Amino acid sequence: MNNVIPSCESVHSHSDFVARIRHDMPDETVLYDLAELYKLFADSTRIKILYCLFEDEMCVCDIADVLGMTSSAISHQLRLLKHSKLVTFRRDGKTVYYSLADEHVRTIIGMGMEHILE
Amino acid sequence: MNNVIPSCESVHSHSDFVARIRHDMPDETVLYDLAELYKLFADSTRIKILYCLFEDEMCVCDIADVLGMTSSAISHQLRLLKHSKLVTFRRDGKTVYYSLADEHVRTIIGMGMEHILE
DNA sequence: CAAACAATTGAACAGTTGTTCAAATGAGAG
DNA sequence: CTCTCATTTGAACAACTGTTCAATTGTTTG
Repeated sequence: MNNVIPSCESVHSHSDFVARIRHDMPDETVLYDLAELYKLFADSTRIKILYCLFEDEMCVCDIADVLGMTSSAISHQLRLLKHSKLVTFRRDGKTVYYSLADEHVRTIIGMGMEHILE
Repeated sequence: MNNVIPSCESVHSHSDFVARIRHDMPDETVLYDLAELYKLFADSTRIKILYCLFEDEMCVCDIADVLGMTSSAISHQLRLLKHSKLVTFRRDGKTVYYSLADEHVRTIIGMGMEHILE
């Protein structure tokens, strides 16, 4: 399980340090989930959709209209956001209104925005 | 530029609302950069690398050793993190030590971690 | 100089992702 | 029921991404 790579460890004798870092690392599953979360923010279409929902709930075709894209493309992305509980929806007749699931999304995007504008 | 899609707008007359949302949307370039930033956190290998650097500066082969991957794979990822100013490095003889460029990275990952563990 | 080693680089490959297109579903109106 | 329209879905496709492999660069040591 260790020593997959014949590294500088043998020369530098960093093995204790390496073992400690490896021990302190969060579980593989947690790190995977964390990456999955960031993936959702790693596409500008999805960020635009979330920005729309910052202001108010919106139906799919209005979002599509704002972004200049097809309802199909938006619906596919909303499906991902819905699946990971970042947005919720309510149906009113033929139209489906989407909104932010909680305020956490706003904070995370605000955080990133703050970083790139510094 | 508008009306790419014959949407529900014509029926619902949401055009004013749509126009306002579109106006309030940040610039395309900003949203693109924001997505690019999140892309860096959207891979568990890169997150693991950053976690290593949370504790201390580390050389490439020790990071590779901790993650059980090749130095080449790690170096490719460090190149991306370096390019976007998330990590810096110093050379000491043959080995190159990488470290976090600033504390912002820690905050962003902490934020995401907080979200998935709630 | 040559040998050894840490790190980097480029090409190639498989795996993933976002959009499009066509078809299907769900709901109101005639 | 049929028609219309908002939305969803699945398949297909191109574009992108992460790892591997081989070759190269940079540095120290003999």
